[in-house]
Amino acid sequence: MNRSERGWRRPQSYHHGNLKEVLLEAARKLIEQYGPTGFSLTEAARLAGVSPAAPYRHFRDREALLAEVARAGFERFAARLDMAWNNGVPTPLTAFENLGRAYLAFAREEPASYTVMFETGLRPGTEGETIPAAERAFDILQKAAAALCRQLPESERPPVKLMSLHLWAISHGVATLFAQGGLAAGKAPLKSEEILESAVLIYLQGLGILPGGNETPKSI
Amino acid sequence: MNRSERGWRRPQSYHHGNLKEVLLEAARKLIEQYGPTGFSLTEAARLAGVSPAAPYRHFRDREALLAEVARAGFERFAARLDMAWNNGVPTPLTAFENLGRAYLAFAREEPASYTVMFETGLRPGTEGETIPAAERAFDILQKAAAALCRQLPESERPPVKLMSLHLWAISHGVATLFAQGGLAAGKAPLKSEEILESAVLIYLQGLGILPGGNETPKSI
DNA sequence: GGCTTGATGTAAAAGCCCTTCACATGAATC
DNA sequence: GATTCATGTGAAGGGCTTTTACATCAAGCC
Repeated sequence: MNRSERGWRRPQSYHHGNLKEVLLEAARKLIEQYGPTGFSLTEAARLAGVSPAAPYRHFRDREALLAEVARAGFERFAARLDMAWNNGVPTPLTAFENLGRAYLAFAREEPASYTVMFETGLRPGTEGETIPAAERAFDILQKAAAALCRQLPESERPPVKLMSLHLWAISHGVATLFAQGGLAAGKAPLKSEEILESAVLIYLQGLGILPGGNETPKSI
Repeated sequence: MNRSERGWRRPQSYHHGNLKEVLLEAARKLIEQYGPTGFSLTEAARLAGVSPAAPYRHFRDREALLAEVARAGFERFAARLDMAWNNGVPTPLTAFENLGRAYLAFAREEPASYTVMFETGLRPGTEGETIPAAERAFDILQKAAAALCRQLPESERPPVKLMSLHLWAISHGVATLFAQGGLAAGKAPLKSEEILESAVLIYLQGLGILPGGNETPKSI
């Protein structure tokens, strides 16, 4: 039974007790507000109420903290995609739509995480690293693509891996350009969800997974 | 007739004469090497052989220099896309393929420019600004989309604007994920050009602009 | 030519940030 | 109760950004 489990407020304790998590949260908040360039270790420490040197007990340097923001972000990202996909229930197609919406929702609700996760320029020298949660996230996409493919006769199925890359690229493109405060966020006449959904619709028609490959979709 | 027009090497002149351009070039080089975060005004000045204060005669601050890198980048980007599209000659389809390749080529050859142009987090507070060259670049895409649409009977044509957004998102997604040193640059089994081309192929089949909407493309 | 003027570069300094090092604190263990 | 180890502090070095007063030079004007 530790102290915070009852209402007991620790008065100015020397040791913070939860600094690592608090720093990560502060980092996300600061990045969201000032951009990844504006984020400063010192200010994160200030928000957490500790000295500028304290973060170095938990992260090798500023970049390591950013990398951890990315890693934790991928963790939540994968969990969220998994939840949305829900093993293809009730149908692969509706589950897949949920997946797309979950992707955009994450990018919009955690712009700081998404930015640090995918903007390569921010964490140079991270090229070789492989983040397990990121692999898991992609695997979910791949499982979804495979499930959709199974609706086609075996001879007509596209390579699942390539199909996943396509869908990932579309989702990522829409997320960065239209869902976050991107270049064209205001310029587009539609919500990013509608853009993604219509693009995927057309793409799946092109594969023959959805009917109507030769007509304009009426609903756009 | 100024001095540099003959082979005359200005020895240690007090005034640089071409500082603005040299600083922009240095910035691109540094960003390419160390990422946008690693770029420092002071070091760009060092590369140009001037004092750390000199850049402030040409740019309001560090961010303004980055904004100019982006603006000039869009300028070259638009020029390059325009050249590749070549007014739809010889055929809209082949011209469109050239357009896609030009898009990826730019992202790969000028990664620093592309990053600063599209990574929103790097220049916060730039949301409202409208960059003419960026509009021109998008217009080219839109013209290309319109030309492709014209191959369809009028009643089956999709909304051109939406179609352009789709194509932009796909291109941008592929460029950032697979063409630059992105997350999955090594993971993908194919070159980014092949990924983009196959995705667009399927997408156009979905619209009925290309035949084969209900079969697996054999060539992938 | 000599003077003025404006553009462009310098030097110095203030302020912030990152990072390290020696030291302080306190919770847990023996 | 003493020790130990993780965690936080304070101070300091070095780099970056930005400002300010001053230096240099090209161009125009008499």
